[in-house]
Amino acid sequence: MLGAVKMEGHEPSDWSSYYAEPEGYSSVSNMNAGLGMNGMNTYMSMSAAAMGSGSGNMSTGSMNMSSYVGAGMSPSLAGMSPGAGAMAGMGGSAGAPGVAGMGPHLSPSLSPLGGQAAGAMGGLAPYANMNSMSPMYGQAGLSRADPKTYRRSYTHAKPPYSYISLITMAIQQSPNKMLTLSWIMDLFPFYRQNQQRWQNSIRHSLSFNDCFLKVPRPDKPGKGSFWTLHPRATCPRTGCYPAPAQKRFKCEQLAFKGRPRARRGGKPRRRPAGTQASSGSALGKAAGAGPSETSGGHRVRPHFERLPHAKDQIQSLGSKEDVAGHYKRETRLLKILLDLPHHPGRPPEAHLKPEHHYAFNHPFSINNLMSSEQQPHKMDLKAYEQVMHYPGYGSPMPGSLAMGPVTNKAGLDASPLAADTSYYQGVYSRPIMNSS
DNA sequence: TTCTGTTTACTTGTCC
DNA sequence: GGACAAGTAAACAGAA
Repeated sequence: MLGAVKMEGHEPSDWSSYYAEPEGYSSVSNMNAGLGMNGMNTYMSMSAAAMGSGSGNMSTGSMNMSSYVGAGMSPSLAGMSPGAGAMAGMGGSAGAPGVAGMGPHLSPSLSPLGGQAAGAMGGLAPYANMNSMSPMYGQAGLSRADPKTYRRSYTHAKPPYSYISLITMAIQQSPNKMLTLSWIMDLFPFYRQNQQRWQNSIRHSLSFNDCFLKVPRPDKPGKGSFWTLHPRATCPRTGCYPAPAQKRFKCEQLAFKGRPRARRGGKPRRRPAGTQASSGSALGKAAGAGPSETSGGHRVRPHFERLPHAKDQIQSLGSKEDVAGHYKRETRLLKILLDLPHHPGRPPEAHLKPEHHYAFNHPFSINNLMSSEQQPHKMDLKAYEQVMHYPGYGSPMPGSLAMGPVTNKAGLDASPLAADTSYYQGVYSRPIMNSS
């Protein structure tokens, strides 16, 4: 569905408009396509500015408003009374004005399913048109415009991000800031190859990294849980994921020392002869995070579900290193590729200035990496309905958090952050994607 | 049986 | 070269 919407909005003839610009980096709307982790916020900010004030920076052409609407922004707005708040909360600055301002521009022609789907997709939907700028899922072909340039489709090239970053981006770009595993996996066309391998890696990353929290789904317990970001796993100043130049996020209080655990699984100690371990990270890795418990390079993380009393020892999460761990080289990459609107050192309004445009349509921008073919069959509308009627969902009440505990990382409910329900009001108030 | 989540083992690349 | 992060493989458990 969305794919169709997207393609409708970008017939081949439309492509020239994107590639007409020398580097495709000149319009303000391009900036919105940036990989900014506050992309939605940025987008909404821009929308508000464009439509509310009629800023000269944002002509209709530069905004490509019809494409945005066609890609599903409209339905996502139409069905998002709670979501508006969520969107406002995503970055803190835009939200409602943008929504209100966009109202008159909404397309009435979308089918109900489209509305549902796009609503469920929420934050991803606005980027769909960007995805369409590269040959879909990587036909691995070259750009129509110039085969010699970087515009070659990189959708099947391995993204220069770590799994943590990719997952983080996917979650952050989602309307409720949480996604099921399968959705995360669907977002990146590259990983449609070698599925077994990288799915395992994704699972490993989700389980292993403290910055990801598992949220049980009430509608289908036992099915794939939602994964969200630890609210503290952000740059405390910018609210961006990943936090620039921060150490790896970990809940230090959760790090038990020396407590034996029952073996649940794990690879046997000996690898069969002749097999070769896979290659390691392609990305630069961090400069020394402090000493940590490691096992084969991995920090040993306690299995809290088996240590219920561990909760008692958790008074607070993340004291001084309560930020996502993303590292020097990767951070440099992200700084280039992301258009972090509120990046430290950049005035908050800087993203409104046209010179900040380097993120547009970069081959490895999240918009090109992420699939917009969100596979409507994945949209479990029943689940959507159920969830929307679930007492915990759709409710702006702080009690919405009670829908289910965050079971991972010793439960976020043990955190003082649990009191900060504003984070969850958005999280729990939006449609849900099915996990399978 | 399949999916999901957790854990361990191991390799590789990067940084200090 | 050591420490560390990331990526991968694989075993295992639980639920549907």
